[in-house]
Amino acid sequence: MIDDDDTAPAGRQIDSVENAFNIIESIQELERCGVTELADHLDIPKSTAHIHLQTLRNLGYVVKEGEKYQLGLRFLELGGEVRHNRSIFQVARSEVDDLAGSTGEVGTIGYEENGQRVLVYRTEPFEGVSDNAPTGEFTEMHWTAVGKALLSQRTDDEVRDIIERFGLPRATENTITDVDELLTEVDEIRSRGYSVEDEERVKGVKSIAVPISDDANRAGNSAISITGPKHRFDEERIESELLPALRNAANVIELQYKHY
Amino acid sequence: MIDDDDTAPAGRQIDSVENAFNIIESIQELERCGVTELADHLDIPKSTAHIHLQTLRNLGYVVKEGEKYQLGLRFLELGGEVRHNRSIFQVARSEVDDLAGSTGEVGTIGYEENGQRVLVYRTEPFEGVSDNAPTGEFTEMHWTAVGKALLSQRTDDEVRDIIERFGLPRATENTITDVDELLTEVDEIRSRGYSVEDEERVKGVKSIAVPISDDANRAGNSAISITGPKHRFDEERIESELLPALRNAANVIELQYKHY
DNA sequence: ATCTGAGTTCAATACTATTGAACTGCATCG
DNA sequence: CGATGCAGTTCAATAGTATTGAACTCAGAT
Repeated sequence: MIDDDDTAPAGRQIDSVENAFNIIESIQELERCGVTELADHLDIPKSTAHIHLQTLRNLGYVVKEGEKYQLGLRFLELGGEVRHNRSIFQVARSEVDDLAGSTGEVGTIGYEENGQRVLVYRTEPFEGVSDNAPTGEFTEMHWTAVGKALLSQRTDDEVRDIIERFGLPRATENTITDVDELLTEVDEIRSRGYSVEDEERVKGVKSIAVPISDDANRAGNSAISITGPKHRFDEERIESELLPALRNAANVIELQYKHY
Repeated sequence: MIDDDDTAPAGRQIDSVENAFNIIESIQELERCGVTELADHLDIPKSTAHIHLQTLRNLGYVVKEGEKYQLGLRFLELGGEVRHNRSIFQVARSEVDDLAGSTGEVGTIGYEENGQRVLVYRTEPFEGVSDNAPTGEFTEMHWTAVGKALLSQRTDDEVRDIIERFGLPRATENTITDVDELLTEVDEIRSRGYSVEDEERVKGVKSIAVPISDDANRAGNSAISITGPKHRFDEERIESELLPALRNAANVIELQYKHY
């Protein structure tokens, strides 16, 4: 029997808590909003919106700036702590920093959560590269190097499940939108040990990733990557510089898990 | 009439949502936990803990890794978005990056929320400086340069209110723990336009901050700072280099608000 | 002065969050 | 190998409360 606990249980649940999080997400969407605006957005009575806002404000998770409500920075605090407690972040961070420093490209740590890729950490070798993919971002697996590396750690059935849930939306002409094509590629990644994303999500951007394997599964399902402008990522450089550096970093990380 | 809306309203509120956030905070404290562990920690029935965990898991804010529950990275995502939506972050980030680059010290952006100082952004000129104060951290005002700069934007009565709420805990022998002494210092900061923290929270660390003033109050109450080892922060350097650089950055930021 | 729109308060009701107890499954121990 | 204990899960009953529409306040616009 597979102990795959990843499918949500969906049993009985507490509606008011769900409502509260719907409200939180709506405030975030609207950035800043008033009571009526929020109520209209969610199609709920004003009084309901109001009492929820009061509750969240008492708890410090929502703040009122002038006439508008917005989410409080407590979420920033919580997010930082959540990341801090993930062992993969603790272990891999300095390696990825080094990686970025030595290659001069952006280094990232990615993680699988609920069938999507989460960008746990991102480090830039020099300043000025803008908010390309923000830390904490969730996205589909199929169009990022990290995502495909994560899929390669799963069985074909699990990959199919994930595709079923999120589909294969297209972003560029290179995006893989066919299930079988993706499964074939994932299989290749399994045998060669690394994944490449070539303008599959953003034009002009290329990326290479390797999964972090960890027998005890304390790292969860995670991967590290290097990302940069396509023109700097030719085959020659990938083979001779980027891939060895990535593999070395992955090795160091895996060793730390083994000897912990 | 003062439109100071900062005091929490504390009217009627939704208990199950409060319970949910107590559970969230407990999971964070425990890092990872089981149902019984959580129930014991909060002194609630197992069944209550269980249904809340299911709810939060369905919503994607809690994940189950192996046998243990932990907070999901959705909080990381949310935290990043919350910060991204704060105008002070948008406007001040690059200035603080430059500041850190040119002075070679750590630059930060701080914000007042619910009477405490929040570290919204932190940038390091070189690598390797460890997790001194993590992004998103909330702390009392009186023992940080940013906090004191923020207090200087408030009236004495408001400062008293804040002290009343959080007290003046001591961290080092330099920490200001006397109300009147703090009020005097805050007054000095008002007239000279910058604050200094000299080993008042952490031994060996010194810091200077200037408030960001913004007539339309679109920046909220915020401040920027430079922090570093005390031995590099002598009077001479502060006067001739650090303070001018800080003031310049603050000016640029304020101008952007004016001309927006 | 009136009207409009937003925020807030309130009382009634239907609903549901909470709870203890019972059940399951697993691992450990005798 | 059976018994025991422990963690997680399910369930039905009840007390309690989340939700709701309507009423009220207030500020600004007409």
